[in-house]
Parts: sequence; structure tokens; C-alpha cells
Amino acid sequence: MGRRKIEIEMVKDSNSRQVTFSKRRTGVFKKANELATLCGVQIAIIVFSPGGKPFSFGHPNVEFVAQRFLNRDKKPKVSAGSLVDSQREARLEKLNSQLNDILRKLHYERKRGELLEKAMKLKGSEPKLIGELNLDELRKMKGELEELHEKLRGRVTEMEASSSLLLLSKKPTREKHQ
Amino acid sequence: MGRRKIEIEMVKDSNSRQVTFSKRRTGVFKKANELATLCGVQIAIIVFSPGGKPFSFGHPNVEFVAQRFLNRDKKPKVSAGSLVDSQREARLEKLNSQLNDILRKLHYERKRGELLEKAMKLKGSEPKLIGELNLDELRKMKGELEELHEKLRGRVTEMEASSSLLLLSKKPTREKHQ
DNA sequence: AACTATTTATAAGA
DNA sequence: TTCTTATAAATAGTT
Repeated sequence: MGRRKIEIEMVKDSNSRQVTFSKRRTGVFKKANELATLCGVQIAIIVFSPGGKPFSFGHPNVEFVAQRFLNRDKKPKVSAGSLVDSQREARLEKLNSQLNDILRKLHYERKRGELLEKAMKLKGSEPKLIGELNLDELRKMKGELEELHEKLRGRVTEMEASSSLLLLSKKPTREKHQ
Repeated sequence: MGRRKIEIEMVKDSNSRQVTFSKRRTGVFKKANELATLCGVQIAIIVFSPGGKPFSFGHPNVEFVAQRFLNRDKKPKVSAGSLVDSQREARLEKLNSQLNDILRKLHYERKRGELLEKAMKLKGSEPKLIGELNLDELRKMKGELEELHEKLRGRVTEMEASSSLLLLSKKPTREKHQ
């Protein structure tokens, strides 16, 4: 986005990397702040510099957002007893349920993959199918591949959101950074 | 950044606000991903939409970054709570670990399925493409597929490593009753 | 979801 | 680190 286009891959020179980090961290935090303000939403960011120093940004603050994230599907408990105990039980139940659900989906996807592969082989076995792909098709395919890869991270994140919560919920904290 | 400059203040119209949120959330996550890749650093973002739905992004994943952040000034604990507590922690961690593992596999399978499907469509779509083999183009395509696969594989490995580190670094901790 | 006119972010350079 | 500036990228308003 500057004098030249750069590839999004690890900057090799250590000094340049630190410079890039500083500039872009500022950029990301600024964008996050704008998002929070424009849309009236809560957001939290935690990032470690190449040197391992933690930076964070939160609107209204990291703790608050993290707590909301944690508590998003908890039911208010009134009883005395051990709140922690019941929360743990709930977490376990939820994890178990998620696990089973995911396992079913995994099984389904594997089957589907197998079937598709077989179908592919059938098609591919015809010598004639190895054909001249025109440039348009190739470009399209390339674009789709890139798009897929782009989407990958988001998907992973979505699916992991729930489990990450459980880990987060284990400790209260403090923060102050940036 | 568009047709007009806007003030950074809450967007009044609810629908526009949701649209702005979607666009900018994508932008922030993309920037975060670029930062992580360019600088080889860890970052995590949690944000709630105007409708209250949670979104998150993490490199390598939210829980890992969060743990690193939360543990950054913790001292090793010697004593612990009851046996029951630690048993529960163990169960919880094991489940979490399993869940993450399965999620990775599921994600991989889904991606694979999508790719196969796309390849199928390409092959099946244009009969007249079936002709002479253009080696250059085929090689290019093969290369891209391999690259994608490599990236997927790297991602999985990375996450597995993080997962292990996470488990190693964790200490059973007591939650505070609030 | 797509499309562009503009505004922003930022890579290099100082 | 901070500033400058040429260019790449993000996105506001529109379709």
C-alpha cells in the first residue's frame, strides 16, 4: 500500500519487520477503534510484537469484551453452593455435545470427500479429459483457490470461537497496554 | 474511504450500521491477518456485531493468544485445589484438545471437499475444452493446488503445535467466586 | 453482492 | 522514530 506492492509473507529483515509491525499495529488499532465507534460495538485486540511485547486495544476495554465473550451463553445462577462447579459441569456438557456434533459432521465430510474423489477418478481416467484449458478457466480456478484460502482463516476462527471461550474463562485478569 | 469522507461517529441508520459493520469487520480481520503473517506475530480479536453476535479472529487462534496474554506475568503455582477440581480440569482440557483436533480435521475435509467439487465443475463444464494438453497450464494449476495444500498442511501443523504448547503452559487454576 | 469514486493506509525513502 | 509521498488498498455510496 505504499510505494510498492508487497507479498503478504514474513518480512525477512528483522528491522524492517519491527517497523512494519509498528506501522501496521497502529493501523489495525485505528481501524478497530473506527469500527467500534461507527457501529457502537465492543471489540478487543491482543497482539504480541516480534520481540514478544504484548499490546492490546479494547473498546471499552479488553476485560469487558472478553467477559462478555465468556458469558455469552451462560445462564444467570442464583443458588449459593458452588457456582464454579456448575459452570464447569455446564462447560463439560457443552464440550461433549459439541464434540459429538462435530464428529458426525467430520464423518459426513469424509464420506463426501471419498465419493467426490471417486467421481473425479472416473472422469479423469479418460485421456481426452486432459485437455487444453483456456486461460479464462485457469484464471477462474486460480481466483477460486485464492478465495478459498482467504476464507480459510475466518472459518477456522468461527469454529474455534466456542472452545477458546472455555479456556479464557479460567482466569480473571488485569490489563493495561498500548 | 469511499465516495465520501465520513465522520467517525455512530452510524445512525440501523441497516447502514450493520452493513458498515460487516464491511469493516472483514477489513480489520484482513489487516490483522496481514500483520500476523508479515511480522510472524500472534494476534487475537473478539468483536460483537450490533446485533450482539460474537466474531473472532486469531493467529494462530484466539485461545492461544489469550492464554499467552493472561499468563504473561503469572508465577508458577505449587499447591492446588481439591482432587475433584484437578480431575475436572483434566477432563476439560482433554475435551478441549479433542475438540480442537477434530475441528481441524473437519475443516480440512470441508476444504478438500470444496476443492474437489470445484475441480469437478471445471472438468464437467466445458466439453469443448477437452482437447490437446497444454503442459504449461496444467503444471501451473498443479502447482497452485499443491501450494494450497501446503498452506493447509502448514496451518494444521501450526495449530497442533500451539495446542501442545498451550496444554504444557497451563496450570490448574482456581476461579474466583464473584 | 458488485461496482467505482474517493479516501486511507502504508512501503520506501529521508 | 517521525515525516513525506507515491501507490496500493479499503470502503461509502450506489446499483
